[in-house]
Amino acid sequence: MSPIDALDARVLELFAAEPRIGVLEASRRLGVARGTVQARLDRLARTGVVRGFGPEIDPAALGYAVTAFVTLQLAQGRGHDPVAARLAAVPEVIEAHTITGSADMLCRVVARGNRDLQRVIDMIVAVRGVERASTVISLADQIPHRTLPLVRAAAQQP
Amino acid sequence: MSPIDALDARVLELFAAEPRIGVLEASRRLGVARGTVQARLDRLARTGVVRGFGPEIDPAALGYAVTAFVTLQLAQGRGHDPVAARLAAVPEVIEAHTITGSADMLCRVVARGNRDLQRVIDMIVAVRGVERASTVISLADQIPHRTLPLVRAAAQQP
DNA sequence: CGTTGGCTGGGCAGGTTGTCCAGTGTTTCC
DNA sequence: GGAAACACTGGACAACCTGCCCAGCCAACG
Repeated sequence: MSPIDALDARVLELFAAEPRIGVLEASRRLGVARGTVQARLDRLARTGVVRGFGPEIDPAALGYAVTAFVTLQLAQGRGHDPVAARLAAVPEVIEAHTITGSADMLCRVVARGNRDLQRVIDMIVAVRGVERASTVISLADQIPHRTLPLVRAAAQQP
Repeated sequence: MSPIDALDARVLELFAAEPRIGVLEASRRLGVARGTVQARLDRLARTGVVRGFGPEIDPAALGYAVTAFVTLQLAQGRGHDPVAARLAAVPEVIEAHTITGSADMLCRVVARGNRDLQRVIDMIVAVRGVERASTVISLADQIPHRTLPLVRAAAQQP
């Protein structure tokens, strides 16, 4: 069976839409007892489905208008972790994965503009263990990061 | 000057670390008046720096253990938006960008496993306007999505 | 058939929120 | 130089919510 049910999905949906409402108001809107909402939230947090309720920050609003994806080829035989650790020192590197395929890592980076992006890329290629970098710029965020459809899908699983 | 200052950064950092503390406790920890924290949060929300406080959902905990990046080549002359709209109908497509370079779009997708990933990719290539898809799988999330370093950097700007 | 687990509806004390206010220091602009 | 605008402080208030507890009920499970 799925790790969540329909009520979990409704709870998550509601809190995604209006995070500030609080448990009591949520229970009213969902037509269940307050304790139930509280119990569901506790469980969702305990099982790791919801990682937290931290503020979602928009890099663009901070002045980082450009998003780019950088694929890296690394020097062989030295492992990925040390490179990742050094990449983590660059604030503009917002995310990094090791990947399959001909490249070794995929990073998401932001910059204040295209000129600034050059600076960020220079910092990345200067990292020891990085052999080459190939960059594509995001022109439009056609589907902004979302997880609600997943929640709905998971809730309908047997 | 930067859109945020050092106090904004401290507020964001605190709420990122402990989202449940509330305005009053935050003001105590930061050593400022409650109204100040409230005003800062209001402004950060108004200017779009903080998009919201929604629950952060972990697809892995929902059973979607595999993350992959799919680059798409689209049929020419029909635009990106209709394709994006149809991709949005696939719950497993968590994010999509139009990009520079030889491909046209980059999608982040999740799946329950490698076999399930095949199903998701089939759904994507079945989308009208998608000519080819090339997939790389994320082996490890070396740097999980983060924005705090950016906040700190932005706060130090003149 | 008894047990377990989840939901309901309720009650309680304590803390927090939203919203005022006056006072003060700083910056900006005539 | 002075006035206005702005942000922060410290304090107050009522209303509300949270965390926590409880008893009772129901369904599923062994």
